[in-house]
Parts: sequence; structure tokens; C-alpha cells
Amino acid sequence: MSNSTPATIEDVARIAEVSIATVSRAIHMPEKVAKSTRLKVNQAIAITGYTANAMARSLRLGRSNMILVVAPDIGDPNFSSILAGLENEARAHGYGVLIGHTQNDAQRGLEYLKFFNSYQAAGLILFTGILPFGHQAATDSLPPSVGVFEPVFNGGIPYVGVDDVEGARKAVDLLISEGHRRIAFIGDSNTRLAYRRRRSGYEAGLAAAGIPLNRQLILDGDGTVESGRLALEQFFMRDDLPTAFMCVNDQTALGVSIGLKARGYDIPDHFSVTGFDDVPQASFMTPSLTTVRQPRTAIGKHAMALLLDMLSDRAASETEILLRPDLVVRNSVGPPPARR
Amino acid sequence: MSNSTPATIEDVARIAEVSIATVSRAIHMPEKVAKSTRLKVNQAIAITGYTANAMARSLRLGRSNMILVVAPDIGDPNFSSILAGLENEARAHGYGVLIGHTQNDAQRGLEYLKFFNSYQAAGLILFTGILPFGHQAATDSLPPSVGVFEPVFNGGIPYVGVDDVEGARKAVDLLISEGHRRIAFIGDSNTRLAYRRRRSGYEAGLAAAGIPLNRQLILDGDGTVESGRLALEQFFMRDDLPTAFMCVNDQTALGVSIGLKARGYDIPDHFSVTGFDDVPQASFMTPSLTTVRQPRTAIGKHAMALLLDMLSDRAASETEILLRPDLVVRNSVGPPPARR
DNA sequence: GTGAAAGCGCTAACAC
DNA sequence: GTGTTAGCGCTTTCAC
Repeated sequence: MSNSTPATIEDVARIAEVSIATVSRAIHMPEKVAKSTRLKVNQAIAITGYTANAMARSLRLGRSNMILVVAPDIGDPNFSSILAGLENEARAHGYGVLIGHTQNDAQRGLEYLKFFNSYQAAGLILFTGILPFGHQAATDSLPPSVGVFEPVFNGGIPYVGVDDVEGARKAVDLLISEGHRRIAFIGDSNTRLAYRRRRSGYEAGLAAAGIPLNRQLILDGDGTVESGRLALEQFFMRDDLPTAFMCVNDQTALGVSIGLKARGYDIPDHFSVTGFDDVPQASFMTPSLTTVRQPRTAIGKHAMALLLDMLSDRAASETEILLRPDLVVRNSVGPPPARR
Repeated sequence: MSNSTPATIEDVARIAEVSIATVSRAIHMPEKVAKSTRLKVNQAIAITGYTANAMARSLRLGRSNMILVVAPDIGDPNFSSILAGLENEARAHGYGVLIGHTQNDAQRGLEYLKFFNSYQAAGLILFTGILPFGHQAATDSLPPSVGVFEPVFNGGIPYVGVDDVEGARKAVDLLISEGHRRIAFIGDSNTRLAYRRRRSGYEAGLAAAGIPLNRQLILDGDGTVESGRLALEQFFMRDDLPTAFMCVNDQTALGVSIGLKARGYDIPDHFSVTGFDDVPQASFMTPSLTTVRQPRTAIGKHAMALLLDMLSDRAASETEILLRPDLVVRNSVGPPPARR
């Protein structure tokens, strides 16, 4: 069965007593082959355990069945589930998933382009807000690509992710409904589209409730735990506190929570905190974090499906697929303290 | 530069005014090519932006430069850093990393063998305690493979991981030095080699301190948060409590901590808890978890290096590389309460 | 409905 | 030191 060298199409042809062309046809265009022949071929395939050599096939076809997934940070808590979604969908269609890990190093961009070329990957999944290849690539013709999780900043690349605006909106709305009016937004950013959208949701919620926007309450952040902690410190230095911290993501919320606890405050008695993403760890924080869930596996699945669609150019499809975010209400939000 | 179709070796040859054989040689055995020729070739490569077509190369060579990483669960908090280590090392040697995700589904085993065959992957990294392929594969000849993170149960496959025995030993020793004598071990398992080893370390530590082994204190578990919670419940039902819970991994420790907190106990005032792995979340738990650190990136790096060594059969190398575990002392361990 | 044969891009004999 | 050529396994005309 599984000998030293895998069976080739010739082995199959010999056993089935047909030509290799017929074997190929029996596999890829069964309707063009006589039923009896097809049977013989299938038997021979079963006997030999034949699997087409993907290299030879790709070489001949001029395109491979591998998708390159480029991510700046494999360790991102959001990455793995999305990858799982991508991988499953790809596999189901006979594609393999190759991992490219840029480590947030712009330098490695070109290297990746080469890598991509050498493998003739059929397409690209970009798990990153910006194109990982040098500037020239932006204008240049890019292979079929789809962004996931975060819209791609510098290019008209189709994108699959959660509806950030709506998600953020749900979070502020909850806070407002609990009675908060001084709600901080932590994690503003000029370069990260997803964060900008979340801020839009925040502002929309405020506006809808007739709460005037207070710029003092909006602080920058890059989505790290540290950035949350830092932002919190700024508030305390200013001595101008909100009653709730709406954070751009769970990591930031974690940083804020840690800082708050370190100063002896209780969540949600003294301050309310919300996150975004619902990373696995959110439910285990103390208190467990109220946040917005990203349908990660679904995002991966849809993104890969979209890419695969593009490859078989069944129409260019949508340019942006926004999945519905769900608010996950846990224990980090409560009414504001009556008076401080 | 980057046209619609990538440059081939022929394009380079034409521009350099040499034959394609010379181009190939200039790339792979530069010393066999005249200096002046080499120069011309390199220039032509630069001009065309040529990158060898990996498919064609692999097809010709009969082996690919892709490594298949098989993992039961991409979401394992240990997975991403190990993957990063694997990926970097592979990339550095011109190999790509392909992800295979079994979802803990034994059924998918065969499917993976096929996948593997079709890609003619050069080797396998197994992030799983058991061979993912059907039983027959065990006896059958397997491609060059290396296990990471957890020794492979049913096959003499080289393994790179942390020294579980020593790691566990460090954890018990700490507990003992704090004065604990009734130390539970949570997460025993017959099928998971890593867990068995950790238990050995636990027993060795007890023995060294002259503490008799109490079987009642050893509970099974599969390393999930739930298993930790469950084990804890058993103790409370029996009303036969230890003063410290040494958990087989951080997830289990998390389950135990949650259970303890839910019952109103304080860690480490009432009970001490230790984990194993030092997953990212361990430092953010309340209290932060004392645990044993896995050098994950290093494990990935070494495993890939070992596999690559095997591929270029520079000797079969060691059969097991055990990295040194470090004890990370945080806040979940203290002396046992004087009397309960 | 089936077979013969060309050729995808590359490497490695083998000539010279 | 360099060129010619066979052939890796496959798909796809083009004949029949």
C-alpha cells in the first residue's frame, strides 16, 4: 500500500489498463469517461492509494493550490481560531495553507514576495492592517488577496471581518444604558482601520444618546496590555476620570483592569470596563470581561471562501464582508458610582 | 520587474547570455562557475527578479521544501509560539511551513497522509502526543518526523520539548519548601506522556522530601480548564483536602483557581496552586500563577533544526532534546495555613 | 471514449 | 567551465 515511493498516475494507468490521460480524465472530468473505465480506474486508485502529486500538477497548471497566510504575529490571541477557519475551508477545497510570519518586521516584506513567487501560491490572506510588501507592491499588481480581521490600509483589497462600528456601538450602548456618561475610549489610532471604526461606533453611540463628545476622554493606544495600563495612568495623572473605560480590544481592557486593581479599585463597582474581540482569556479575567465577540472561525471560513471564489473567478464577489458582532455581557460593567 | 508571469530560469539565461544549466549552477554550485559568468548571472537575476519555481524544483528533486506541521488544536495557547519558532527556523533554511489541523479528530488521519503524500512534504512536525495517521502508519515507514511539545506515544520519533520531570520537580520542591506536605497532583493521564513525566517529577520530589505518596491526592485530568474544576469538586466532595494543588498545566490550574475562588477561598492564603507551561495568560490571572515556563520558541527552533538535520542526513542526531524548564515564581504559592 | 505526445521549470548526467 | 538534453508527474490538445 504505502510503499517507499508514492504511486504515480502511471502506476494507476498500468493497473487499470488504460492510458494516463484516461486516468487524469477519470479524476477530473469523470463524465467524459465510460462508466466501465471509470470503475477500473477507481479500483486502481484504491489499490495503489494514489494521490496526485501536487507539485507536478501545479507545475503543469501554472498555479498552485497553496494559499499563503501572512500574519505579523502568530501569537495574536485572535490568530489561531481564524487560522483554523481558514485551514478548514481551504482543505475542503483541496488547498493547503502556508504560514508566513512577518514578525511585524517591514523588512521581511520583500522576502515574502519572493517566497510567494517561488511557491506560486494561488492567493494571499493578509492578517495585517497593512500590505507586508514594500511600497512598490501597493501600486503593482498583486495576486488575489483577501484581508481578514483588520482592513488592509493601503490597497483596495477585499476584506472579511466583524462589523467594528456596530460592535463598538453595542458596547457604548450598554455602558450608556447603565447610566454612564463619562465614557473613555482607549486605543485610538490613525493607522489601524479597525480601531478607527470602533471609535466611530463609540462616537455614534454617544451622539445618539445626546452625550457631547469629549476629546479628553479619547486616548491613543496600540492594542497592547501595556497601552491600556499607560492610558489609565494618564487619566490618573490628569485627575480627570471617566466612569467607564471602553477599550479598543481585550488586551487593552486587561491593561486597564490590572491598573485599576493595582490602585485598589473594584470593577465594576468603581469603574466599568469593556473590551473587544472576546479572546479566550476574557472569560477568565476577574471580573470576567464584558466584550464584543469576534466570530473568528467564521471570519476565517468566509475569507478563504471569498479568496477561493476569486481564484475561480466566479465573479469578483463583494469587496467587504462584515460579520455581525455579538455583545458578550459578563461582569465588568455596572452602573456608575452615584457620586465620587 | 514584477510582470504578470514571474521570470523563469530561461529569462535569466537569455539576459546573461548563458545556458540555463549555467544559471542553475551559478545558483547552486557557484564555485563551479567562472567568476565573470557568475557575475553576469547574478545581474540577470537582479534584473528579472528571478526566484526559482519551487514546484518545478521540487518535482525535479523528488522532494519538496515544505514541512507539514500537524497539530490537533491550533488554538492551544502553546501552539503559536512554537509555530513561530518552527517557522523562523524553516524559513531561514529555505523551507516553508504548511499547517495541518486535525481538530483532535482521529478520522482525519488518513486524509492527512494523503495530503502529505500529495505535497511530498519533506518532513513532519507532530504537535501531538499520538500519531495522527491510522494504526497502520505506526508500523509503516514514516517520513522524517519530529515530535514537539509532547512526546509521540506510538512511535520511536525524535522529540524536542521541555524536561517535564525536572520542571515538575521544581514545582513540587517549591511547594515543599513552603511547608506543604499534602500536595495534590491534578492531571494524571495514561495516554499523555508529558503528563506522566510531570507526575514522575512530582513523585520524585515527594520521595526526596520523605513524604509518602498518597494516591488519594492524584487525580486524573486531560489538561482542560474544566478538568481542573472537576478535580477540585472531587476533593470537596470527599472532604479530604490538600493544602496545595500542583496542576499538570496552566489550564488545569486555571480551573482549580476558578473553583477555589467560587467557593470563597483565597489563593495563596488558603491554598497554593501551581501550573505548568506558563501560557501568556498565566501572568494575568489573579493571583498571577506560579508555573513552569516552556521555552516555546526555542522548542520550535530546535525541533525544526533537528528535522532539517535529519533531512540532509547529517547523522540521525539525538533522539530526544530536552530543554531546561524555568520555574516562574509569582503569587499563587504561599505557606499552608497553620491549621484548618 | 481513448491514446500519444508536448511541455510546465527545473536539475543533473553527460558531452565537449 | 559551459552547453545539451532527459525526465520528474501531470494535464491537455490533437488524432483517431
